[in-house]
Amino acid sequence: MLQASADIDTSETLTERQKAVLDAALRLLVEEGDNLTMTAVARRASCSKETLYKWFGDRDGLLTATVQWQASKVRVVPVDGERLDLASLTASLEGFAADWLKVISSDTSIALNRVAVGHAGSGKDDLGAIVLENGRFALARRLKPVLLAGKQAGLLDFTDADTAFRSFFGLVARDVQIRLLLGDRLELTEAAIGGDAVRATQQFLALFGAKTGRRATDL
Amino acid sequence: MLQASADIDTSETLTERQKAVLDAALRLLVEEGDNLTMTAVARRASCSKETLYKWFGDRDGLLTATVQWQASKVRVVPVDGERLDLASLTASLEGFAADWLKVISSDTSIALNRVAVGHAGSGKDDLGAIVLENGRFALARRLKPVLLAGKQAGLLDFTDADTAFRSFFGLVARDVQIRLLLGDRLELTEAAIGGDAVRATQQFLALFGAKTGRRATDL
DNA sequence: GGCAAGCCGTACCGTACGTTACGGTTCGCC
DNA sequence: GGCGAACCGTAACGTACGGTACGGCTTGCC
Repeated sequence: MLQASADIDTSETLTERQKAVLDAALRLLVEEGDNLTMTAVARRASCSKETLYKWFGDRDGLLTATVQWQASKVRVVPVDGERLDLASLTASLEGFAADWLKVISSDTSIALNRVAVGHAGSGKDDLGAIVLENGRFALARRLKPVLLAGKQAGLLDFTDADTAFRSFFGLVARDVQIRLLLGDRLELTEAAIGGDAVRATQQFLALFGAKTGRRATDL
Repeated sequence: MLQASADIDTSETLTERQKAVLDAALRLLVEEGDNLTMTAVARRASCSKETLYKWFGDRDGLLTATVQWQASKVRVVPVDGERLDLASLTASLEGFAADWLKVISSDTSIALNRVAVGHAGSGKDDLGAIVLENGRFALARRLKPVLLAGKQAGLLDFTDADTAFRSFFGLVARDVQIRLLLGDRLELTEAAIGGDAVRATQQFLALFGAKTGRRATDL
């Protein structure tokens, strides 16, 4: 399984200057992909290579710090346990779907996932685990309480929350992420994302909504 | 959009020896990831580096040739336009789902997608386009006739075949591919794949089946 | 002012690897 | 047998880049 320590919060121990350096590395990563050099980072951040090595150890350390820094920036607000009716549940699901689509189609997410996927091949570090922990698994942790509350309120019907979540995930993301990672041009306008979010939510409710009586077997 | 020339068949112009070399490169790619060296390929294939460069130009040429070679190996049989009832449609969909899960969870697919994703970052070659063309888009080309036939036979109800396909794709793949690419251990036994295939098919039929009368809006 | 710490800029080193060059061997053909 | 083409094995070259060292500058402290 994944390292439990992958999502420890390191953003507190960073000085402002260090954050600025990591931001520079992040921008460079988005522009150049994984073939960014230490020299390039130093030049972009207007710092010396010696400082980079003193702060982050080596290249992999810089990369992991960059990934964790970005992860710490998207730390999310826990969803409030509001009173749940079908409308608010639908709105909540649509919000999650739109947020997720916005994330996975963003330049930084694509760049970060690219380097993490590349590094997962030669398992030196656990960039993949970090990305996964702060991406897909963080989404699950945020969404599951909503699903459980929906079930509690009699709005949803499923036996395994994880299975339900993964179906929702599939209906939302479909082939978007893999196509973007593989370099397919895929314009996701704000409107298209909104449309996809309501479509995915409607489909999910059709499959797991309790009201309709009939539903697909959820295993 | 994607290069139309990405799926030209090069498997005919290759000698047996060349195919053997590419097989060696493929095995090495699965084992070592993207950091395979020309020397390693030459040693594994028992050929000289001079030959590698004469045949494939440079390292990128060897990589693209390897990817295309693997792609040409999984060229599929077109689905036969059999008489369609619900049982045969269900079986066909389950077959597609199981096949796809088997493919994306295979070691070679993971390795190939990893290098393609990595190369998509620094857009020197179009490995990503090749993988996409022979993976996700090939699947769509094979599946769409089945969906259309299902609609024709009054078994399915949708307005846009592409949208229906992408929902099917999402229900089948869910988070499997991205998790595997990011290095998450995810045991997919034969039985689990079979179970997922029927689950995804049932969910798809629940959403797009025509018999039930009620269905989710498909856009 | 003197000084130490932290950092910038840059020059430098070592190495891995892509690419090329070359001698030796096999094989088909005359 | 003689010959050329294709190819193997390996040595050699060039370079890019990770990592280190060092001189100069600023800043805070005595």
